[in-house]
Amino acid sequence: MLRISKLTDYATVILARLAAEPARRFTAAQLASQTRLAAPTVSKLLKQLHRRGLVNSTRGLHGGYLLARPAIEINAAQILDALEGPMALTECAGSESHCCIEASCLVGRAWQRVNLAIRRSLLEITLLELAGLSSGASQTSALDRGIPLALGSIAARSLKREAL
Amino acid sequence: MLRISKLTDYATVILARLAAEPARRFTAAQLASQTRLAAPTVSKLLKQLHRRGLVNSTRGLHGGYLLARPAIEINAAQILDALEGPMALTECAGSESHCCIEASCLVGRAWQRVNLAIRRSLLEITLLELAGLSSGASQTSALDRGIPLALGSIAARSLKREAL
DNA sequence: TGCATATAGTACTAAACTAGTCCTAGTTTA
DNA sequence: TAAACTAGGACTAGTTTAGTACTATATGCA
Repeated sequence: MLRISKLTDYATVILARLAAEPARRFTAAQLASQTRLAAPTVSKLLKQLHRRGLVNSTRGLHGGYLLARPAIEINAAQILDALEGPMALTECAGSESHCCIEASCLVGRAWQRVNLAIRRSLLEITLLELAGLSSGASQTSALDRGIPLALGSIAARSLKREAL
Repeated sequence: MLRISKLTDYATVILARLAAEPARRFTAAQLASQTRLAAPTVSKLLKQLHRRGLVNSTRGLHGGYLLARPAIEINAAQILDALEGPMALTECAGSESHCCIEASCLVGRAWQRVNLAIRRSLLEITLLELAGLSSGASQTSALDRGIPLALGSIAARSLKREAL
C-alpha cells in the first residue's frame, strides 16, 4: 500500500535515538532497551545501517554505534535506500529489463515521474526532522503545510514493544 | 520498497486503455486482450474499480465498462486509494490505534508529513497523464522536471503478458 | 594469554501478504 | 430460454517480510 516496511520504521527510530545524542556511543542492547524494540532486530538493523554507511561501529569492549555524519546530513531517501534498496514505485524501474510493449506503454514513464516527485519529498526531510530535533528552522517548512493526523506511526510496532 | 503493487500497475494500464476511448464500452475480455493481461485478473480489477466508483459497468449482453468520469478528473491518488486502500506510509497511520510511546515518539509525526507530501504528488498527476494523453499542457509541468529513466514500468508484467 | 564484551555475517523459520484462479449468482438482450 | 455479460467470494500457490539463532571476528583488560 505504498508503505515503508516495519523494519525501516524501526531503523528510523534507532537513528533518531542516535541523533539525539550524537557524541555518545550506544551498544545494540542499549538502543534496544531505549527504543523498546527486540534486541536481535535492532542488532540486525544496525549491521545493515553500518554496511550502508549511515552509522559507524566500534567492536570490542566499550564498542557500539554512532551516526556516521550529522543528522542534518542524513535524509529520508538515504534511510529508505539503505534498508530497502533504491526506490522504485513500479516493478522494473531502475532495472535493466526492458518491457515488450515499452514503446506503446506510456504508463510506465508516468509512474517514473511520480517516483521522482516522491523521491524529491524524501530528499527534503532530514533525520533531524524525523527525530523531532529540528528547531523550527526553514528545513521543516517545505513539509509542514500538511495537517498532522495526530497519531504516532507505530501502533503496530508498539504491540511488539509492549511484549518485551 | 515503497512500491505500488503489480495489480495497481495493471489497473492503471486498464484505466489508460479506457481513457483512450472514453465513449466506447469495453468488455473485460476485450480489455484483457488489448492490454495482454490475464482475463481473470482484468475482471477482478474492473470489479474493484467499479466498487470504488472509478468505472461504470453495464451487465448483460453488450455490457461492459467505461470510465465513470473524464480521465482528467481521475488522479493517481484516487487509483491507489481504490486498489490499496487509503495510503499510509507507516503501519498505523490513519487507524484509530494509539501507540504506547506516542507522546515521546516524534518519528511518527514526521512520517505523516512525508506521507502528505507524497500524497500531494499523487493528487497532481491525472489519468490523462498516466495514459500519455495529456497534450503537453500545464498539468504535466509539476512532475516533468525529473529525468525520465527511459524504461517502461512493466518489465515483470511483460513476462506474464508474453506467456499469454 | 585468556576471557568478557562487542560487532559481523549468514542461514533458517514462521507469518503475512500478493497474485492469480475458479466457481456460483445475478443481470440484460435477443 | 439461451447467450453474453458483470458481481462477489473462496481458495491456492508463491513471494516477501519479520524475527531468530548460530558462528566468526575484533577489542580491551586483567
